[in-house]
Amino acid sequence: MKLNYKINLKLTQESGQTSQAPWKLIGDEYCGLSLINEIPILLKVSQNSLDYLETNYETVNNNQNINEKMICDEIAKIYDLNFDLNKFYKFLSKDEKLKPTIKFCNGLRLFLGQNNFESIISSISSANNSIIRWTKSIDTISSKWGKGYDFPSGTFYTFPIPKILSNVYEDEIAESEAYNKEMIEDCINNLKACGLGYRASYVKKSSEIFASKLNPLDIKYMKYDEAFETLIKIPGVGSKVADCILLYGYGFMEAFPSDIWIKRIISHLYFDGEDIKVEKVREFGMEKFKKYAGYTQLYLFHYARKSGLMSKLKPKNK
DNA sequence: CGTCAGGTAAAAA
DNA sequence: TTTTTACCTGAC
Repeated sequence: MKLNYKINLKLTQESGQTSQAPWKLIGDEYCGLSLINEIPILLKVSQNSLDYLETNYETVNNNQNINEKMICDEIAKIYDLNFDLNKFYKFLSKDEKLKPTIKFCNGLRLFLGQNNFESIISSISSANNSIIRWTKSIDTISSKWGKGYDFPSGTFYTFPIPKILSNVYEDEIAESEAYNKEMIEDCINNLKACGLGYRASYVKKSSEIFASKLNPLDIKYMKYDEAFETLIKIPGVGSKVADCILLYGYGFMEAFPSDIWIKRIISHLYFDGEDIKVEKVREFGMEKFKKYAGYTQLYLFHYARKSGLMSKLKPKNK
């Protein structure tokens, strides 16, 4: 099937958005598991031209209760295909500081998480961490405690639901005590063994909250402010992680995730290099870019990476 | 071997 | 209230 939308798939996949790990690349197709009406589907996407996507899919045991429209709708949702890029580029063009981002990020779109709980845990895991490490942790969690489905292209796993994850031991000590194991090295069925480091306790505690008193779906129906205030009460979630969850996990376009890099970029572009607080950067971005705040953050970050601005702004030998 | 990675929470000022 | 500091871990 062909989807006629402007997008750069590779750029979008590899842009390191924190709501989910990039899909598995098999040949020239990015493959990701999705549940459509509870039916497990392996979505396969590739592209030869920036003007359209080529999509295909696989089912378990040749399930027939799925049609092409459902697949296209799902792909459109995940890659935010109905967002009007040309209109956004007009917006960027009006600001001389933002204009250069277009040619570096042409076709870059949001890669929206399909599973809210996964987006939350992914973003928590990404804090003060490298992309390669948090994505590996998330993949490990899925393969250990998620549900596996066998497709012709291989086995893919869902991300475990809060109740399951909340019952996983935090580290090898908790696990060894529970099972009275002699060899502590044998304890690999715990969160810390997934390479989460000190974030393991955040994942454990937040899973317990989402397993008991807060449904991840509730966040979706809140206004931005309420959703933000709710999220920052979760262990391991500060303002940056909360905004990543809201933007990349739920599609709150007005969020402006502000981290050290966005701070450096905004400071360089709009405040003459002055050392401004991250909180102020966040307010500035939301106020100035409004409904385009999220996309602008995404574009600024990639522009900085690709244009060499990032290495220029990086403080040397401290 | 130190340093660093798209921060957060807890301690200290 | 605002500013430091410790923190898992594996790649470089």
